[in-house]
Amino acid sequence: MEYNPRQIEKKWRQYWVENKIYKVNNPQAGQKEKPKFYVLDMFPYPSGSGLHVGHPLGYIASDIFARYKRMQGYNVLHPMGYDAFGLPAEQYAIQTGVHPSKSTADNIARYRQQLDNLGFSFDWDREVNTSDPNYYKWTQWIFLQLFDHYYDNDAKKALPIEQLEQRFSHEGNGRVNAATSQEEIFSAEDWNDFSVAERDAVLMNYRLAYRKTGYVNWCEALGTVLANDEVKDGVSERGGHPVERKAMLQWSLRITAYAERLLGDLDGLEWSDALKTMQRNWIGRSEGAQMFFNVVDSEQKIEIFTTRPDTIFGATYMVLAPEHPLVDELTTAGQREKIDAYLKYVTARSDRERQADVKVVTGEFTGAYAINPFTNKQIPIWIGEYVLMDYGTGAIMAVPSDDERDHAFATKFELEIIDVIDKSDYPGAGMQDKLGKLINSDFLDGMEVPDAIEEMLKRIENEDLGKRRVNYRLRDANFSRQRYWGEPFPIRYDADGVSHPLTVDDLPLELPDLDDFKPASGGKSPLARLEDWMTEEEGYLRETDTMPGFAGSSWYFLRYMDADNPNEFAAQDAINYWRDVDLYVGGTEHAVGHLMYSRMWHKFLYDKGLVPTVEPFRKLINQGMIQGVIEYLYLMKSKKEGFHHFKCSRMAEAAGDDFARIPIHVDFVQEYGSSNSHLNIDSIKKFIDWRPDYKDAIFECSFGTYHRGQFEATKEGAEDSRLYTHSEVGKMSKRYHNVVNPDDVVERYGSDCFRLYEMFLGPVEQSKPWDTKGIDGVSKFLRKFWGLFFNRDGEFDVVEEAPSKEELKVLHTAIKKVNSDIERFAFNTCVPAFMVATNNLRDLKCNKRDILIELVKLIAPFAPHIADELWFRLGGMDDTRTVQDAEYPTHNEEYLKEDAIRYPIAINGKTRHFAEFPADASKDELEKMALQEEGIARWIDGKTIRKVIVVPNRMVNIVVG
RNA sequence: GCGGGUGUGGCGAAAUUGGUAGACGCGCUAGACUUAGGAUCUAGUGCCGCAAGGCGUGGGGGUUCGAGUCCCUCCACCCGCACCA
Repeated sequence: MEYNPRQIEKKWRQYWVENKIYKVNNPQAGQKEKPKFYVLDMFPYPSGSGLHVGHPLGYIASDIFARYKRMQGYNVLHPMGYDAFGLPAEQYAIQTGVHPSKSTADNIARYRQQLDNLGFSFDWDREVNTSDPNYYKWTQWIFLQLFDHYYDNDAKKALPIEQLEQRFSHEGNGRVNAATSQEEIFSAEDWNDFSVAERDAVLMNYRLAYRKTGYVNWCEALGTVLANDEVKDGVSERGGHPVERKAMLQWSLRITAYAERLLGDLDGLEWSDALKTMQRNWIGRSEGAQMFFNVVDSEQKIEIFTTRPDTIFGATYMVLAPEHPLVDELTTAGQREKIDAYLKYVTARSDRERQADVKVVTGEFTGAYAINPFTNKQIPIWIGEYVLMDYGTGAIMAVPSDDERDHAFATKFELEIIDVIDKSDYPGAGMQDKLGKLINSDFLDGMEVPDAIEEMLKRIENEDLGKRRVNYRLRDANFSRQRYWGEPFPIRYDADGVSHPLTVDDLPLELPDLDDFKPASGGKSPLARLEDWMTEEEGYLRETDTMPGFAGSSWYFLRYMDADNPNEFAAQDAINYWRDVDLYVGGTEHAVGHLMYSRMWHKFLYDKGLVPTVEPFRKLINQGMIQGVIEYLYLMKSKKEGFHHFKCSRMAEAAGDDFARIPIHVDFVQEYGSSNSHLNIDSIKKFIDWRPDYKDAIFECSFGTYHRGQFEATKEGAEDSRLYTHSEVGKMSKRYHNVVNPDDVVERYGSDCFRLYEMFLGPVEQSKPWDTKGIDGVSKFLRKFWGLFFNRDGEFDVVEEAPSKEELKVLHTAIKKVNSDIERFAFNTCVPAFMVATNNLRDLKCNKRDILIELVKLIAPFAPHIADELWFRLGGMDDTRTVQDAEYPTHNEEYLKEDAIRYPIAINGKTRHFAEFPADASKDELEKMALQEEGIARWIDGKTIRKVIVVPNRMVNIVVG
């Protein structure tokens, strides 16, 4: 019988489903517990373009590992679900009117079909969908828990907010050491006198989920708030309208409370160094001093943070962020006009814009002066956009001699520069290098920088000018989105604006139905248009914002442990059994977002005693991206008479900014011109067929013009005119028209082949362009493998005969290699191990059951369909329903022993000869035999043998001189 | 700029602790079987050279009997962060 993957794969997939082969059970009380292993994939966002060949790379690797662990006797949790809330579905709804729940459900159905097509061993009974009310009920519940807790820095954990209220009523907040944005100190009496609204405002400054004024990208023209992704070069990506920063009341998560733990616990994780570094940089811990500068003729003090307190004698001015609350008060009448103009300029600039041109130095003098606490000199207070409101305190002491940005600023505005660090002992040291000797600094003179920093910190604390402080780059996470397709907040506000949480019994607060998904006036969430829904009895108003995408994905790995539980987010028994994710596989794009938020939520739940582990993901593998080839057509951007005006050009001309790069379909290039070459004028017509949005464009070639179906030649030989295309390797995405659907590959080669091929391409962590060049080799291998079990007439022909030593050696070599490679996640090298074994057994004409049945087990995690087909034909084993129930083979070193070893003999390190010596020969014997080999005579004759190095089982090296 | 990573045949890549560089596959060459081949099989295939031999893991230098692997230095590319006080 021919190997027919289409037939057998369908059959076995059906068999697996019907017999619930991959169902995983949580242990029942009193039942003997198998050791657990949790293999998790980052769940996908079900996008409209479906799964492409890049998605399965990680899924295949994790599936192999899950199957391998299962065959080793572990109870393996290997679930899958969908991160189903998100912006694309909402945008699609605005454009087409299709309800996000409908399009999401359709996409999920399609994803499911595509996933099923690849033979994964997911337990679909545990499927999770973040947009399902039964799921987001618990997302809302966790949010309420965060709302009801604060972070106590002394206890180093989250504690109930009631405890804080108790303390406030007994002792005020002076001695409370908590993560907070509360600045004012109050006494117990104050607290007890506060109104409900005042108390609420104070508590908000402590809650882990809290509301504060935050800034959003506001686009007036579109009447909507934009995500960072939707803003490009300071204007909206759609339409190119101006975008500005707008203050809005937003929910936030106090992730900064966990900064220290998020940083510290990184050490114990088996993550790549690259990823850990990314997280460390994101958290951005720096040590320094928090200080206060007095303002001349004012009660106000300016709070700053500095990592270089040693340079304070060089602090000749101060800079506040334009948004700093003191700016208005400090500005003098004389400077008012200039400051206002500057502020106007700044608000017109988006975050991105401000970050994009960092080289431009801008600022304005407030007219006010502060006093340098150590020199007692008056120093001017400026504002400047290079100081960011949300980093540190939003104000700095500027030391132009030892900070490049301060230096640039001082130079531009002609401010005083005093050198305070002598770096002459450290040639090549830069301004920020913390190296050198202090000068012009009074009592610090002559000290080395690190000592000076320490000395200064002591003085600052002793003289009560400030204190040591650790600062983080990490910011609290904005948790509000002015969107429809997300989890509604289980919060309502009373007439005073005080937040009231819903009770668990009220959950889930379901997302109401809607038919118009455009934002409500003022950029509010579309939900704000549902007045009935928004307005509650007794004058309560519901929150109309929804939660961001990362809400649902921050805890989904826990839901899989007990996916259908209606009473808890997951039962404690289940959580204590599964504990944490042993292996997490996913892309680097979530390195700081999802992975940071999940870790925070997990730590919070740990503080509450709801999960037993400090970290959720023990080991993490980042699969590389499978890229596609992107074909671009280069067209001139300018418009003529309102039409797109294209000049057909050569590469050199196309390099400028005036040219648009329009991604076009790979097939288009293949049909009408090859990649990296030119397209002829026929292709312009084809291009218009394919992109009707360019039908009115003007195409100007060197010998004529093509416009609206007319070609007007100005010279002979117009057919030769050309367009320039260029190809690049990049992301596989709908917008680049280069998506390769795995279904097509599976249809042609089978999913076993697809799985093996994706692994064979190279290390999982590595990114690589999709290329089907080598897939025939894998397909050929599977046919050869199949052929081991069949005779020339195509009949199944396996014999019960004792295997030979050679056959056993081939088998056990493969078993050893595959086992060790799986353990180190080197699936790419497992495939060649199968190929070598197959080729060798073919040469040996081996069709013995004892050998082949082991090989079937060995390949089962990689190619589960063919493995089950052959397992069944071999008669399997009595108590197995599938090869997946069999025990994974382990090798026996006995079979790998050799009688003789072929030694390379090198002269001066260069291999010159080979000789077979007995495997058990001693070093001395090897040396003697090697020197007697005829083949090396010509290399050592007439030379002195200085040394002979013998490495048993490896090689012999003769050093001559 | 800072941080992380990668660099090996025509191509994807292997080489787990310093010990035969290029496993395995693609491609290519020749041959066999074929009406035919985009099927299958056999042999060959790092580069230069008729050969002996020489040269080869981004460039240069070093340690070592021996370096793709360790150290120094330079270069190129990719990813992440980026006015972080």
